[in-house]
Amino acid sequence: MGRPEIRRFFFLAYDLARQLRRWQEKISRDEGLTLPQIRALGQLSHRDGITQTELANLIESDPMTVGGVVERLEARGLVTRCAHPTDSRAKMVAITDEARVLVETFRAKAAKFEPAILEGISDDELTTALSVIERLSENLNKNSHVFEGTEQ
Amino acid sequence: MGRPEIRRFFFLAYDLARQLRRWQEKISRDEGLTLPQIRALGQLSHRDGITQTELANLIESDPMTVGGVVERLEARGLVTRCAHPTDSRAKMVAITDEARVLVETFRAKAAKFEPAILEGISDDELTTALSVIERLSENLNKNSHVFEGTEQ
DNA sequence: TTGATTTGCTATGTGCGCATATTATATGTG
DNA sequence: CACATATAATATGCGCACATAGCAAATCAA
Repeated sequence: MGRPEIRRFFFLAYDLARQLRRWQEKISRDEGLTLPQIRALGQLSHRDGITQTELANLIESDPMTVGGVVERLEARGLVTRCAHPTDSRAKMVAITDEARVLVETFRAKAAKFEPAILEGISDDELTTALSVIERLSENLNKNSHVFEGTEQ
Repeated sequence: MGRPEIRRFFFLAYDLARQLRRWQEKISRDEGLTLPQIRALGQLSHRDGITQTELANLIESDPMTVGGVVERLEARGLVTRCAHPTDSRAKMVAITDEARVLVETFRAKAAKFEPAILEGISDDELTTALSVIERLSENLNKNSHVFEGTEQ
């Protein structure tokens, strides 16, 4: 039967993610960046030179989608791609200085609105919510292979 | 400055939503339904005949996107569209009996995997997380008009 | 009633998410 | 070495998210 409000929880979690995206895209529109682009640049900003597949894992995406994101970022000069030293299939992606500035600008703008978004939420509640989200994520990841083939 | 882990919280919330979508799409693939379609049908299943704009609000989407979703659902005979009694611009959308069965099938399958996904999470933690998500959503919604025009 | 504004839906275009399939390279095994 | 399998990236295709723009009907105001 499950817990009573769990369906509602899943529904609202998905809604929240969409609102978060809208918010973050709004404040990064001046820089012409989408959320996946910001997420990619954010990861690259403290990891120097990783493959597209590694990047895909970091932002919970997949190699194909990341391929497109990186391609657009490269076209704008926000990342560079060069050959992997030992694996000639792979490409190393690195963030440019120009993009580092954009990432910092984004983070500063986002931080400005955080108090309004977090209004009425205590540190303890936020910590609990974060922990729950982490464990749900882990459980989903751990069981992802099980969810297939429910048809008999 | 903001709270320490808040950026991480936003990041993980978005990741969780993507994993939730993957999970739900996996278990509804046998029925050939996407998550937006399931979400739309789920709302329609306990609301008899609403306009597309109302539906868009219910699933935290927008009229354009919902237009496409409803169009595909109509083509498969899962919803019907008819004229609004008093407003000749609007169209009333209603779920068909065939689709009700799919919604129930989906809910049953989803419920089957919930224990594995909720493993290690207490009722209290889940309640707190749900409440935090609701308030974040409200705050984002309330302030959405403020986030524009950060460029001076 | 006339005119202005709002509202319900649709058209078009870009980017993302992800499924399937393909190519090229890497790696493990006999 | 030859072979099978695994892996990095890409091509193609469909659906969704959402921005801008447009039309037609409803609503409000003068």
